[in-house]
Amino acid sequence: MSAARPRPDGGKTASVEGSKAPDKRRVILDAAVRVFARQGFHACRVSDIADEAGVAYGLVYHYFASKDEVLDTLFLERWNVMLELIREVDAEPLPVRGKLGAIASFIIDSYRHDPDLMKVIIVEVTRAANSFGQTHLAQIRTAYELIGGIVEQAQAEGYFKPEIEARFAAMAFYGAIEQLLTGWIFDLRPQGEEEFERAKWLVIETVCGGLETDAVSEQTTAGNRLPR
Amino acid sequence: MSAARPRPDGGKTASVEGSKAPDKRRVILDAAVRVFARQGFHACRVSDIADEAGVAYGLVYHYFASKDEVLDTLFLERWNVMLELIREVDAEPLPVRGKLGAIASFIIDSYRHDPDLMKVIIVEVTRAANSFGQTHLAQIRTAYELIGGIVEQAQAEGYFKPEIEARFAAMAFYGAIEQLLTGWIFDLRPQGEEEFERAKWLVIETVCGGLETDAVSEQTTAGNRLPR
DNA sequence: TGGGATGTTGACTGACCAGTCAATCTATTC
DNA sequence: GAATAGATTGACTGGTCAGTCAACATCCCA
Repeated sequence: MSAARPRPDGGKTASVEGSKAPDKRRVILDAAVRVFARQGFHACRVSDIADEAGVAYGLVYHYFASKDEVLDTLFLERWNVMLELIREVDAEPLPVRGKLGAIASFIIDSYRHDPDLMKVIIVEVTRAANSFGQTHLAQIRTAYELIGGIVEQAQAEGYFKPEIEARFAAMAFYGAIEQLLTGWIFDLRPQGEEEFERAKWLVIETVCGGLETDAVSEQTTAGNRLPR
Repeated sequence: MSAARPRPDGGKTASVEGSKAPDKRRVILDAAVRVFARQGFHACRVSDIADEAGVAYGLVYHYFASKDEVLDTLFLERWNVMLELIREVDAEPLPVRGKLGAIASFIIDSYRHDPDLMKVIIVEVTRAANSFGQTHLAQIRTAYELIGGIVEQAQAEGYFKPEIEARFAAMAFYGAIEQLLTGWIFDLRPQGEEEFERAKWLVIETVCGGLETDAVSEQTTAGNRLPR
């Protein structure tokens, strides 16, 4: 039994050690999420973060080397929890749909629990890997590889078609989810508890089962093998 | 017969009017693409654009009201060509796979012809709709709606499953493609002529046919209808 | 040929803001 | 209760850069 699968809220509201230490570092990090989500990383000033955290300007630099490092920390914290979850799910004896479903659920629940954080990660980091170090790329690549591994195994077991490259499938899967969150972030899609649950099912059904009805699928697949 | 479907290169290297006018506006725009792709929108200075274009600093402000407007223009130019293509493709009497395939091909060919421009659009605009006006959101929404319409029609004709919401399917489709380009942009996936062609087929096969083998698909679909 | 319109130049300015630092406060230890 | 280490403060600095503007160039039409 999976004793403690990483939770989508990552234990952010720490309650373990009794609210003894105010832990300013955490306060700053949480404030930064709100500020970045509201104003965007480039548009906000470090003083905005300090104000939002109710802390002196200089303290931000006591805990972090730079404005960038604050964003880096936010991203890495979350991404590592996700990587951990993917590894655990992968190790469990589940059917592919179960594994991919668990990953999709985790990401969607992460959004549900902290939309601001996910907004920041997607809008400011995931795409803008431009300005930031290659560290992020490595993390992102790892996720693709783990998911790719799951797909590969499903292919080996005969559940998934062998002709769709596993790495590519992983990308399509993750891309669909990220686009879904982007839709929520920019209010292009309705949100709400039911929507979130429905979305989990939709993602899996779309990626695994495809959009075509089974009747059509049989016809098409026949004359539609790899070109060349 | 579709006399002149919009081309992925959008006629950038204008040759119609004989190379009479140097058209500094165009020169600036093209230079901006290179600079934005290389350094990122926020990290580059307006003087970098002017230098790259071989033009005086002030001239940028003769043609554009602000640095933002340069990026806006780049995005809108390209996005409108895409919208135009989608509309034309939609009007043609093609099977769904043909329509979606044409759209995927267009986007992938756009990347092939001008990777820098697509990089800028995806990295600086598509996600960062944050900082920019709602104009972009409207454009993006339009694309979703057009693609959604194509899916809807396919559902009405019995080619696509009715239980996967058309708007959602459009999102998953576009998300998969955008993620693919992102993979190329950040060197997470191999590039090259064959890769581009293969990718077109892979996208369509994944989204339409799904990852599952037909045998599995039949089983799963039975006990996997909409929840509730 | 002359004069208005439009294109082109680049030095300059005013605002902005990341990051520094010396001073002050608090907790802990012996 | 003195000494040491770490936490916290916020005024200040140095550099950067978007956008302005006045001057100069070129084109076009009457």
